[in-house]
Amino acid sequence: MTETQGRTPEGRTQGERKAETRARLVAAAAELFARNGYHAVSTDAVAEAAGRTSGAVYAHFGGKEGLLWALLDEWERATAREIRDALAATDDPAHRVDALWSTFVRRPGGHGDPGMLLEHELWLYAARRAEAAGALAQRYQGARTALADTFGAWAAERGAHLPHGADAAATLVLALLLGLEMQRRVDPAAVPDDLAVAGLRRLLDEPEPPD
Amino acid sequence: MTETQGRTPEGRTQGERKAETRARLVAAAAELFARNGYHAVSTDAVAEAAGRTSGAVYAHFGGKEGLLWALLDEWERATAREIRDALAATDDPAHRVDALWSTFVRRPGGHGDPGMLLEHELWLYAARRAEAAGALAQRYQGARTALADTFGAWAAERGAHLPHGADAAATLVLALLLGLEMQRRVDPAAVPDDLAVAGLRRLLDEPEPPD
DNA sequence: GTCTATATATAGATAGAC
DNA sequence: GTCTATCTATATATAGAC
Repeated sequence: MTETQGRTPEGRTQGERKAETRARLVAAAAELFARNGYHAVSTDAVAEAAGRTSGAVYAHFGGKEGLLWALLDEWERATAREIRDALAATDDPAHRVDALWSTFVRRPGGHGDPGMLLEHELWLYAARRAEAAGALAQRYQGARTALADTFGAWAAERGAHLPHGADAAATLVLALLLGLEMQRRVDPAAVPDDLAVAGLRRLLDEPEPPD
Repeated sequence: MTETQGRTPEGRTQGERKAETRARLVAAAAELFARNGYHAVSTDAVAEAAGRTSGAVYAHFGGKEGLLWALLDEWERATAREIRDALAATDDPAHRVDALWSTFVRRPGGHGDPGMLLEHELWLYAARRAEAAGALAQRYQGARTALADTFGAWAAERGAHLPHGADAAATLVLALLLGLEMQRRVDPAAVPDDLAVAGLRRLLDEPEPPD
């Protein structure tokens, strides 16, 4: 239990090294799975990208599939907060719907926005395995709750209320965001920003700006 | 050029057998790719399901990837007409939006509705290969055009016009349909039918029924 | 936990007979 | 066009040393 026990040659504890290995494997898998697809990426490729060997994947996650589950967990926690934070940063009522759209479209991820591809990768995986569907359902629920909180506040600020409640509005808005992104990805011209924003405003009862 | 030339032992022409082989391979691939995923399905598995051997896949499509392209072509033609026909069959203005939703949700396909999974499979494929994006873009465009025709007619019938034009409405409606289906697949309770219909009506300026 | 080495399975693809 | 047989590459996974 003392600090001198269990140290690696580099002077770090085994616990630190373990945590780092896990984090590196998850990060490598997220990028590779998103970019090339789950099935197209080998365990060796993930391990190599993380500076480890495939044995580490089995030690930490029990196999390739365990890695995908870990990814799902990771993103589940992160996404709801990410959306809420992005929306909380925009107070101007006339442009907050624009902010919602641009935040969603210009997502982080670095290499050509693999985030949305991973999202669909996970969805396909969950749609085919009943055990995974629940985990993804929680993930979507988290996103909807974060959106609903925000939309409820927007409506209250106007002294109004959403037609079918904030949760319902969140479901519809999330759906519109997902579906517009799908079309935009293969045909950007088909989904101009102003059309997307107009659609979102319509679902949210947000007034058109004076322009 | 005579009928006696090129006959198989079963008494059919080689052309007939060729066409049948192609059709069987495409049908088998559609089902297997949708159910298990493109990468998880082997060329041998497709050929076997079609009552042929893997050599036939290479003779007809040049390989596994060619099969996926053929699928894409096939569905591109079929889907636009399918949607248009389903909508044309419903004349009652009060329930046509319900018909739109239920047609979309209760799709054909047989084995647990693999159609939507194939849709996402193709999307992921196209999102990663620029050469395929154009083909998928055409597919979506066809669906949008079919929807826009219908929505334009609905609006004209009311003596009104869609807020941003029929094409824009079709884009938004298609997006909402896709996004609602995504959420519904992993969590059916999160997307009740009446919420979906209410959202669609909102995008289409269709009045709520008297109830 | 991590590594090397390896077992085992199966993938996509091709050659050549029919 | 279709078949059998086969080549080659690579996958997932494990055993055992460190």
